[in-house]
Amino acid sequence: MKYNPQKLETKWQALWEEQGLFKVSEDQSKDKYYLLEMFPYPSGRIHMGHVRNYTIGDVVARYKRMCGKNVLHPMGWDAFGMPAENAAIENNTHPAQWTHDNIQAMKAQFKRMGFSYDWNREIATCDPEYYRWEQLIFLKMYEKGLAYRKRTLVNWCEKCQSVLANEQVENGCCWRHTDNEVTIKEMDSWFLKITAYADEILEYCEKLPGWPDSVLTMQKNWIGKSYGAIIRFPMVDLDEVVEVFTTRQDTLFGATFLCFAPEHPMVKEMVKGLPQEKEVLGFVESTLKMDSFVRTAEFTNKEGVFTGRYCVNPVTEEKIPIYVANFVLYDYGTGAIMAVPTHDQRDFEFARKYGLALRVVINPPDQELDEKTMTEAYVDEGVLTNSGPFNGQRNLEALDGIVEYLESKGSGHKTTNYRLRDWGISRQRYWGTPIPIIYCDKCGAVPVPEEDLPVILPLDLNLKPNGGSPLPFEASFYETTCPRCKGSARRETDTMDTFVESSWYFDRYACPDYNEGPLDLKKVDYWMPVDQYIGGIEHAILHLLYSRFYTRVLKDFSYLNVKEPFSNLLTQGMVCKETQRCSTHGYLYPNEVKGGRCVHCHDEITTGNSVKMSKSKKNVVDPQDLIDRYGTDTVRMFCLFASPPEKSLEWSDQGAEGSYRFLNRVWRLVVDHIDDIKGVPAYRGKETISGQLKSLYRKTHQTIKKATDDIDNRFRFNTAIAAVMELVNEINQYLNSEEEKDNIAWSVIKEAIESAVVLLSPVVPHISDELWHILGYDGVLLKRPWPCYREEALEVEKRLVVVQVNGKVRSRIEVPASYTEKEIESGALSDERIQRFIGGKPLRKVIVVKKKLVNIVV
RNA sequence: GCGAGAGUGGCGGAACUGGUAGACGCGCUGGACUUAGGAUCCAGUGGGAUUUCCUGUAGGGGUUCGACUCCCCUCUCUCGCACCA
Repeated sequence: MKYNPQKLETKWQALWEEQGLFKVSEDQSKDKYYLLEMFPYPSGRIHMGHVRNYTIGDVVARYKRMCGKNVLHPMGWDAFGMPAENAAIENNTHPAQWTHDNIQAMKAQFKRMGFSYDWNREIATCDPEYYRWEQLIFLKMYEKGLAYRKRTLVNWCEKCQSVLANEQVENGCCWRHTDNEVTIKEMDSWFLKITAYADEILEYCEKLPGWPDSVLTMQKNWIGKSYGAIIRFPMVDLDEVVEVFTTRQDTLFGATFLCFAPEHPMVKEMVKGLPQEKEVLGFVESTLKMDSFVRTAEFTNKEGVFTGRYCVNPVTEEKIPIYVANFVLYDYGTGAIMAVPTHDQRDFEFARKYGLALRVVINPPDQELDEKTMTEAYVDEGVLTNSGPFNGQRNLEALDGIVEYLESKGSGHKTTNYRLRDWGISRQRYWGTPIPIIYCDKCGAVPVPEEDLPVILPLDLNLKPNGGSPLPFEASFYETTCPRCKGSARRETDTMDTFVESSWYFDRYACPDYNEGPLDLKKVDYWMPVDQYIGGIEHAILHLLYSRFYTRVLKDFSYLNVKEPFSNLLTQGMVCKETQRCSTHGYLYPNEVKGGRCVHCHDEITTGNSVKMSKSKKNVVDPQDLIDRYGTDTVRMFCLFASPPEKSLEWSDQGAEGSYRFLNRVWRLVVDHIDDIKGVPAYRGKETISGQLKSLYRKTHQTIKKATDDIDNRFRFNTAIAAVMELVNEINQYLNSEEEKDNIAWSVIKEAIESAVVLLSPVVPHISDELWHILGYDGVLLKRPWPCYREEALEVEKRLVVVQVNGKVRSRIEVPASYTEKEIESGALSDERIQRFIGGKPLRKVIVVKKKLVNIVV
């Protein structure tokens, strides 16, 4: 009987489906184990990057089920953003049809991979029912002031008809259209007030022991809480007050000018009609074209321009000039800073460049600074000087006193500031939940009444060739009447960021058919929080932070009873591959490249760095080729064996052959010896055994112990698989040995083989179930309990102890396991080789490590 | 630039709290079987000397009886940086 993966995989997939194996069980007598995996991409192309991610989730789900946990293992849906629209345009199919087809294709592919996905619980985020509840939640947030509308400035590419993130702007141009200059556009956008929850989210970072520290650190830094003060600087000749945020109010007496961010709306107002107006506006325009992180980088020249206006330092009552500067960020603090050139390096460079005043207000403990001769800012601690009533105090101790002084004068107050900004959710895309707001000339922004929800996307419409949203051009969609005054009105044509949808899909999975509200509290209470969440490390900040925020909002609305969505988090590393690019056709799929040339135009391609596999960069590998060649079990096993999950992996299919060979070896192990092992019971530790047979018995139980530990505690599938490989090697070695095999021997072999099959079953479910069947058992392994090791099987009689002299390994001695440290020490000292290395020199120290190692220092 | 990770043979990786560096697999070399190819099996495989010695975990320094592991500096790569999702 030969191993025929394709045939047996088809057979078992059908059997599993027939038995309803992956239907969610809500038998509450079992421990729950709610497992999710992030974001399958229904873009018609599942690549190796995804396969690895889903396989990790699937193996954990199968393992937990065998351990008696109640598993819910659905998968989220990625958004149907630009790629969906582009593909719809390319294929000339309607997005809805296209999405439907791709979901079907993806399901088929998941089934082929043997994933225990719960098919009854699919939720596509384009589902009108999902829209209904998401819109309801949005309106509730609007009512409570957690959703609001604000005018913002954004990078806009005419050719894409869309907004660009800072990193998508290269040299002032769009990354897709490198010839197209990005323009700055004013836009009304909707925001969710994540900052209202910043403190809670930050505080709970300490209460998530099941999360990786790296992710929590990134989130804490992202929130970036700092304490400081808002200080009010009245303007000269204008009835305005400039507010600045600072964490260094101790240096206020040295503030000799103010700087505004170029984006700041007050800039335009204050220069109106002044001789400086033209120069200032020109500077603002050219600065905004730069990337914000290039603009604010240390190596970038600090540049600015005088606005012609002055304001008053509230403590010194001096008139100080106002500048616009490139290094000031509009999004942080108030968008304007007070500049203290003597104690901030950026301000120092700026002041020297434009000949502005400096005043030392902090002296180091042992010297007095002179602003005329300083060559750099003094940024360390010291004693205040030139600071009126605060002279002589240590600067850090004066922080609170200065704020109180400002408060008493009405010139400022204490505050905390966050780096975190509110979450802008408006998108000018077709595919996303419509924002349920109607604009009326008389009544303003009016929420869509609850009974009119959901607002759904029109299906019959003309797509835009450039990929922009068609909604603003579809009168049938935007023309409506005002719910209040019944006059004619216009619907919001922006849709929500698809991160909104992915912020609560895991809750909805617990009750996908519930139609009396967003969530069925009873069911959600049972399943939430998610015990084990698995997703790529790229989501460490945005998705995982948004989900935590949304969970808190839902709890405050009493849709939920948990504060945190995910108890345990595994962030797996990216699967990377080099990119290939042609100057005319952009990024290319691997099959669009032949012999280093583009198949469309035969131009030479350029090869980029190895980066994460993604649709947009086209550096993807189709798993189907490997599946056709070796079967899915081999593919599953190979991508788990290649590296530990949290590490990123440079993709290469060299070595897939090895996994296939191993599965063949296991297959032959069972099939070739089935007659001998079928007649005997598996060994249970009763009969006395010795020698090689005993060590095989020990190896079996060591393997169970190691594989269980690797999967359960560490998700180390690669070492778990390696352990089973070692066991298989030892079984084969024993079978090839001269030793005579009686019934007891065969029963020990049987136990070893059966253990290997069961331990492998989460990783390679098809072949394992088939072998289990050949071994004479009915049913599937998923319904059997995970094996336990027997403690007494692990006992050893002899131990190998390493002997070092001065930290270098010089000998190995075998000692009885019962030896004490003293006995091991004298054993080591009497070893012939060790005597030679000691060479009669006096012993300085002897270190004995419990049953493992002796280090002799001479 | 900022934040978070990572760097170990020809390759993927192992070494769990400091204690035999290179488990397991790929590749390679030699052998067995075979008309031949494939498959399979056996042996070897960090580098250098060539007899049990020296050297080696990105580079440099430190702590320690002992460092891939801890500390400091440098380099390289990956992820994220808020409208790709």
